[in-house]
Amino acid sequence: MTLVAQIKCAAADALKHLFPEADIQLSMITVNQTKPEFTGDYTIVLFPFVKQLRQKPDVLGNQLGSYLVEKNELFTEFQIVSGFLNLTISDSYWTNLLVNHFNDAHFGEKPKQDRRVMVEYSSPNTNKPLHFGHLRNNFLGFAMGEILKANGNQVVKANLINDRGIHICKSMIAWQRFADGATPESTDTKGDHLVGDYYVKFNDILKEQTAPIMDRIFHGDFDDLDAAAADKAAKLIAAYNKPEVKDDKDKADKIKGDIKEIAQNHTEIQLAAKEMLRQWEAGDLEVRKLWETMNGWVYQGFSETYKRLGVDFDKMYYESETYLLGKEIVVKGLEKGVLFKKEDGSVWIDLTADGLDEKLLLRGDGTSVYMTQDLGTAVLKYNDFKLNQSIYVIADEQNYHMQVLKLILEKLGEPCADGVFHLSYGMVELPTGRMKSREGTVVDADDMINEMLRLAQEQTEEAGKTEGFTQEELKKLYNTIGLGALKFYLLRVDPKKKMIFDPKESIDLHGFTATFIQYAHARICSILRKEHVAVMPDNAGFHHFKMTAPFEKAEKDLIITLDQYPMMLESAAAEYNPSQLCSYAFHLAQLFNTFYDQHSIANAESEEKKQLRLMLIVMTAQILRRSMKLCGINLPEKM
RNA sequence: GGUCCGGUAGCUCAGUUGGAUAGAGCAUCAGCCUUCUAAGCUGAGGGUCAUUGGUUCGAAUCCAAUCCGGAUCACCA
Repeated sequence: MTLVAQIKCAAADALKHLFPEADIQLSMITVNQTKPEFTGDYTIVLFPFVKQLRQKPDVLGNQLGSYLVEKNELFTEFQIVSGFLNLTISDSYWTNLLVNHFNDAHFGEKPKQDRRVMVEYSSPNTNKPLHFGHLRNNFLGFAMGEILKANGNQVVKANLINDRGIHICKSMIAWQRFADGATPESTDTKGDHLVGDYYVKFNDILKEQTAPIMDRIFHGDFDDLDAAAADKAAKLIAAYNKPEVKDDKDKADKIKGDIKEIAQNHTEIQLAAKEMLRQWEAGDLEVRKLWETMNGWVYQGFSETYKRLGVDFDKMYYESETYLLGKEIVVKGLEKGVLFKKEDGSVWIDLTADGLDEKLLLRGDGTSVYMTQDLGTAVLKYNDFKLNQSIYVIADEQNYHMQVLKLILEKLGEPCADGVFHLSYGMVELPTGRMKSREGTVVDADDMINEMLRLAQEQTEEAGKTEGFTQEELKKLYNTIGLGALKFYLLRVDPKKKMIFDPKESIDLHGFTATFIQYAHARICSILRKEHVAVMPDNAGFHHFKMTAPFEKAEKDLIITLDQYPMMLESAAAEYNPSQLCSYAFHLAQLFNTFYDQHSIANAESEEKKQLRLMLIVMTAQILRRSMKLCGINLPEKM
């Protein structure tokens, strides 16, 4: 039981004893850490009881405080300040915590339970390299997996690779036409980047081919279009030429966009990509072979990047293998009457009663849409691992899609429905707006990693901290610092919030950063080295510890925060929010730095203080290390 | 237009069930290295918590309305 929970229980018992007729619920008791300007460790708010107990806050506080200090050895002192009961926790609680847990490698973690959770994250398309936005997804997914593990869950980290579809055909078409047989080897280019280059090339050509068609459409020439499109285009042009639309820039842009889409769909190269997709689905050998080759290049590139990022997966799903799933589920849904068929043969679900729209599940020609295959993979995942929960780490632009997915699964009575959970995160944007891979305005993931390593090296050299390291060690150190900074930067904010990243301003290595935490850890390790104490020492020399001198303020602040770690770890899992661990670790490092500045460990006033402080810093280092590790961030012993 | 999310210091963000004078970091200014790593520490300035009303002992937090920003509402994925 956490200390806060113990205080609540003690207070509830006390109130029950002091006011037998009263009905005090545990949930009415608010316990906070005491503000620094007051004496005490934790504070009970008295106001909620005033009315029911018909006591003035101060009188009530006196009764409650006296009772607690007298009857419960957890408390040694109390003070009342305007409606708040400030309690001082006995030193023995703190010293017990230290002696029992200062070298506990899994402090705050829960034993493994029979609860299976899948975290699906990363889930890239195979037509282009990973960008900055994917990094947020990868770090978030990895961290959540680790945090859930530390809370006792059995976690399967999964990656659903979107390896088929029109996007990869675009890269393939452009490669066929313009690459002249180029391979990653022949061009010395990372495979995912090579394929991505041809995706960009495709879009360049598409743009070139779209312009004249659009031009002709605006001149009333619809010869490029098929009959249906020509009809639609004519209507759009008519609407566009209305005076009230011409004056409204938003409306005009919208129509222009629709016309552009029509034009794009009738370019030669777009039609070629569509034809290639048809050939792929028909199993055309040559197309399949090229597809396999180019995907192979991309996987090679991805696996390098994943390795550098330090993320991993227990299970890979490939869309080419799962995109046909889901049809059976739809057929069953039709039989059950949950779904309905329209005249053209397309299958829909009516969600209007739930405040949503009708949603298409099978096209008129019987082919699947995105939702169909997601239904299928949801069931597949559930059957593969008997999941209690299935987490999808997906950007918030898909909130609606995920809401609909869960709802449809529920309506179909699929047992996996309950466990579906969308871990929705905000997109990473540039100061100029969203990143668009088609327009090449993305911040590339590999470039970003390189930039961070460069920054780590530059700042380490500037600070003159390279002495005593081999080249090999330095390389590792820059990696630890650079990647740590990158991960922390992306994990330190609430996942739900979108974030703006300005590439011109490089990521800082000071202040609220991983570097700050790494530095505190390195300082601790340095002290331990000089004192010949292991980073994780055994109990010998500490288990007879007896404290006679009172805590210094900085010591107390540190130990109170160490004691809160289990609560933080649980909360990070419950809220699906690794940023809580980042804030916590930073705060802990801050408290350590203050403590370090004020008190000497090696030359402590007494042997007793030295022992106390060694336990304090060992435990601090351990929790810093562990909490950051769960976020995928390593802490060096020297920097 | 419907639905959902967001608006806190110049900037980036904390602030979980309502609790004390709203906190960090960056940036600015002023101090601190002969002593365990100054990538650090101490201090100062900086706020109409978008606006208005409501609920109550008490509201950044809950409710309502309004304003602003974003996402989404495809026989795309």
